[in-house]
Amino acid sequence: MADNRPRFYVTTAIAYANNQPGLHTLYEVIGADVIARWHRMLGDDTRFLTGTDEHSVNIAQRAAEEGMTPRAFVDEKVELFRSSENLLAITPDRFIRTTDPDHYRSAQEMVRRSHAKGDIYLGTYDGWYCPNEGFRTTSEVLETARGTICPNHPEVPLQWLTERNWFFRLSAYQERLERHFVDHPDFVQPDFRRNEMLGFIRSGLEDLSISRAGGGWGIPFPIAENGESALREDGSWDPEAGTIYVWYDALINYITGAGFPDDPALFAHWWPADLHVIGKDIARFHTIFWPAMLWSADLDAPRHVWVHGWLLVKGGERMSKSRGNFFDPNDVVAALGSDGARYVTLAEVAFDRDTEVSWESFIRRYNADLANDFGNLVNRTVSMANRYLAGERPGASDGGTLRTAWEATLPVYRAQLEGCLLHAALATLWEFVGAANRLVDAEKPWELAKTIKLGGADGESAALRLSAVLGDLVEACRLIALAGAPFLPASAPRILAQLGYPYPYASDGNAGPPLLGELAWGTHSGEEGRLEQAEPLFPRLDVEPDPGLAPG
RNA sequence: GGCGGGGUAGCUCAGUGGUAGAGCAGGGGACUCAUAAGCCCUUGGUCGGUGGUUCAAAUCCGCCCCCCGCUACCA
Repeated sequence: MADNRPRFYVTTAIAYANNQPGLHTLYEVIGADVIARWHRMLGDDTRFLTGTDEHSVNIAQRAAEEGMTPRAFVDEKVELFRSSENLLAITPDRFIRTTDPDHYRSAQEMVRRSHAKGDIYLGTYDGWYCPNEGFRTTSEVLETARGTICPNHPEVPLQWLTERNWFFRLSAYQERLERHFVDHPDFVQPDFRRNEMLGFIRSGLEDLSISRAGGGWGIPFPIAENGESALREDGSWDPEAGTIYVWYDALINYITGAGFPDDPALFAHWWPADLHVIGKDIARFHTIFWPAMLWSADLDAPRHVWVHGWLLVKGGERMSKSRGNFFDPNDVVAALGSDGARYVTLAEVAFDRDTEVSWESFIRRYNADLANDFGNLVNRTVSMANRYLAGERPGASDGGTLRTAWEATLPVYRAQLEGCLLHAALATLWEFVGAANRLVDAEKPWELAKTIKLGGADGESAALRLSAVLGDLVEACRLIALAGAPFLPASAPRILAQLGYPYPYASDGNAGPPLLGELAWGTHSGEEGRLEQAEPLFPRLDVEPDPGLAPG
C-alpha cells in the first residue's frame, strides 16, 4: 500500500432496516456522499461507508407479522435503501450490513477483547417487558387503573422481567471521556452538541447491558456464562449465551467497514475514522458509548463526530416514517432529478440544526438556484459564445472582477464544506453565480457584438472585450461546475462538455487531477476547444402538490 | 420536573449593546445573450410577552408563554 496521499474515512449512521427510506434518513447520506466526493476529487485516499442496521427484536417482530424470516424481511428493506441511494447517486466504497459475516466476526471480537480487559461482566437487568417490543423504559410505559401498559400495545399486559446478561463497564471510562472531550474540543461538533454530551458524561455514567437472553435475531454472544467460548463443537453458537445487544453490534460497523478484524493492514490504514456523520438523536451512542467501547478494545476513538439536525415539516414537527409526513426520496428524484434532489436537500436544510421544509420550498429552491441562476447562467454563456464567437472557446482574462471574486469565494467555500456547513458552502458558491450573472448585464455582450460589426478601432477593442468577458464567463461556469461537482455529480460532466472540456473524474469523483489545481482561475485557458450547443440543465418546474403528503 | 435547541419581514433563516438584514415570494422598471430566466429599484417586521440594567437591547439580567428534542438500553 504505497500510497502517500492524505487519507480520509467518512461514515454515516447505518439506517434501521425496518421500513422504506425517507429523505430525512438519506439526508445525512447525501451530505456524507458530498464530503466523500470532495475528498476524492481533492486527491485524498478516501473511504466512504454507509449501510444498514438489521438486528433487534423489533425487526424480528415486524418480519413475523409479515410472515417472513427476519433475513428475507431485511433483504427486502435493504434493497429499498440501495435503490433509493442509487437514484441519488450515493457512491459508498462499501455498503455494510450488520448481517454481513465479517461484521459478525468483528462484533464478536470486540466482545472478546473487552471481556479479556475485564470490562464485561455478568449481571442482571430488570424492567418492564412488552412481549411485542422487548424491554421498555419507565418513561415509555403508562400507569393505568388496569396496571402498567405499553402505549403501543395496550391490550398486552406488561411483564416485570429480570434477565441475566452481560454488562459493559461504561462507568470505568467516565474520567477518560471527560478528559478526551476537554483535550479534543472539536471531537464533537457543533459546539452545543459537544456541550450536551459533556454534560451527560459529567452527570455520571452507568454500565450498559450489552447482551440479550436467548438465541434471537442478532449476533451470537461469543462467550458463555463460565467465561469460555460459546462456540460449540459442531461450529454453532450456544443459544444459551444469548445475542449481542443491537446497539453494541451496530456501532461496531464502523470498524468492520475499515477491515477489522480480518485485515489488520487495511484496518491500520483506515482507522481511526476521520468523520462520523450522525443525527442528533444518536449522539450519545457515538460520542460516549462508542469511544469507551473502542478504548476497551485498545482502539482509538474516531477523530470527529458531526451531529446534524432534522428535517421538520410546517409547524416544527419532525419528519418521520411513523408520522407519515416524510418525503419519499424517489418522489423527490422524480421531480427534481438526481442532482436537483441532492442540491435542494442540502441547500434548503441546514447541516447543523433542524430546518422546516415543504415540498413547495423544495420546488422554489430548485427553480431559483438551479433553473434560474445557475442553469440559465451556463445556458446564456454557452449560447453567447456560440453565437458571437462561432463556438470557439475564449480564454479567461487575468485581471477581471470575476477572478477576484472567485479567489475570495473558493477558500470560504472550501472551509465551509470541510467544516460540514454544507448549506453555507452552497450559499457561498451561489454568491459567485450571482456575480457571474451580474457581469453579463454589466458588460452587455450583445452590444459589444454590434460594435464589432461597425468595424474600425472601436470594433477591434469591442472584439477583445467580448472575448475576455465570455472567457471569464466560461471560466466561471467551469469553476462552479467543478467546485459544485460533489453536490451535482451528474451535471458537472454535462457542463464541462458544453464548455468543450473533457471531464477528468470518475463517476464517484476518483481518479482525476487534484481538484484544487483545477479550481485555480484560468488553469486551462490556454487550451483550445469548441463549445457544444447550449442544452438546458435544470428545466424550470411548476409548483405541484406535495406527493409526500398527498393522500394515498 | 431537569437539560438542550428554537420563537426576527408572507416563507426559510443571518444578526450576542449603537439608527432592523439576506435569499425566496410579491410590486415596479430598463434590457434581450438566456430555461418569460438574468439585471436594477421596491413593498414588507412594535425582533414571542413582560419587567429591569444601560446614554443606547433583537442582542445583557429576571419572570412568563409557545414549539421541538433528550432525559440511558426501540433504533
